[in-house]
Amino acid sequence: MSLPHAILTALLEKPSSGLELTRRFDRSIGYFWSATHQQIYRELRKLEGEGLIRALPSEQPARGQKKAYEVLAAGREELARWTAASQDPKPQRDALLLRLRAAAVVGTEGLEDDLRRHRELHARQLETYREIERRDFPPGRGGAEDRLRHLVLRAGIDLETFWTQWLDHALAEFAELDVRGRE
Amino acid sequence: MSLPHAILTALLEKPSSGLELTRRFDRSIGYFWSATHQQIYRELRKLEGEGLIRALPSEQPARGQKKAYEVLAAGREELARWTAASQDPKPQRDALLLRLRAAAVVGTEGLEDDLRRHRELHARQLETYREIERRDFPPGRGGAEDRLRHLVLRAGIDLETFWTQWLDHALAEFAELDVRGRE
DNA sequence: CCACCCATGTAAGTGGTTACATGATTAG
DNA sequence: CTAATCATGTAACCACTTACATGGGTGG
Repeated sequence: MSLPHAILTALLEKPSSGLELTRRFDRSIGYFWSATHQQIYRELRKLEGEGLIRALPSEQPARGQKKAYEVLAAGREELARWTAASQDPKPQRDALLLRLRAAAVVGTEGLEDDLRRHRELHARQLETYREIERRDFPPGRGGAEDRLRHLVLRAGIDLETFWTQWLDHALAEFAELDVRGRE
Repeated sequence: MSLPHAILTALLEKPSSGLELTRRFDRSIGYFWSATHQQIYRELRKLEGEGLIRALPSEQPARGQKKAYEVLAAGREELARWTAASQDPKPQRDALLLRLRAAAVVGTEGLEDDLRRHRELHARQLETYREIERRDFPPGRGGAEDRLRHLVLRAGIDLETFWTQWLDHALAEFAELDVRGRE
């Protein structure tokens, strides 16, 4: 039950239409809560029905016409309530770790290439995050909002750093297993 | 599409009944691919229907009677195929990071307690992983299977280490924001 | 006027969660 | 005999994914 709250956050940062939201999810919020345009449109209608957001009155609401939304007071309250509410962490699900465990039983044949590919994907994401950090969070520190957003970005940077390092470690292990295997 | 493969892996490690699998998911495989007993029973029947596993012939198949399964050759092949197949990483979804970003807009009121709670949960999980490491992977290194399984465990240890450290960092930041706020 | 992109939407299917049901076995 | 627990199962629901549809505007 987090997508509506992701959308409320994005709309509070800046009122937007569905497609604008979709793009911002691709670049920013989506780094830790991804969503497709189908999900976003559905949820926007639901939030409007619940009275948490409203369409900006400006224009004609025809199909194919841009429709921007803003958050109402009830929406801001709901977001504050959700943010403060105690929530248990979701159980983990990571397919790559599962595949490695499977490989311990059925063999590592073919896995190494994909590990290498994942390493590159994580390295690229890490570089993206670092660019955002250079651009948006220069050394002289800003206000409370900036510091919180920087904290979130640091989590992304540290997570991608972890994955690239761990995958390097895994690939080194694979190389050694190969050598032993050929002996 | 990973739950069937998680089950195949677990059954190859040791043929088991549904409930035994459920318990093992709670302790081990579930650390990176969680599943409830309902999911597991449903999937076991599906895998049996597809001819990837079979019920061990021993006993009467009545309701309330234990029924153990083992993996057939076709199941092992399917697992090997899946393990080697290239797969894209799933888009991230982390509610805690989302809440922090929301807090940058609606305020941090009430969040700190839950951050502290999460920190303790991650610290506890880290301790659990470390105990497993001491018990199952003593310094003198074992064969290829053990090294792969150890690699997976290391990912768990490093991830929980990251989270505890990041949450410490976040809590320190909160403490500082509080001081500034009161000035 | 045609191809392409913008913007919003529908529909079907999958995987996971939550709540509940039921028979068998065991401890007190 | 009863309550608790073991073991398996059903059903409803919800979030997300994937594939497709449709109207409006714009450039060649």
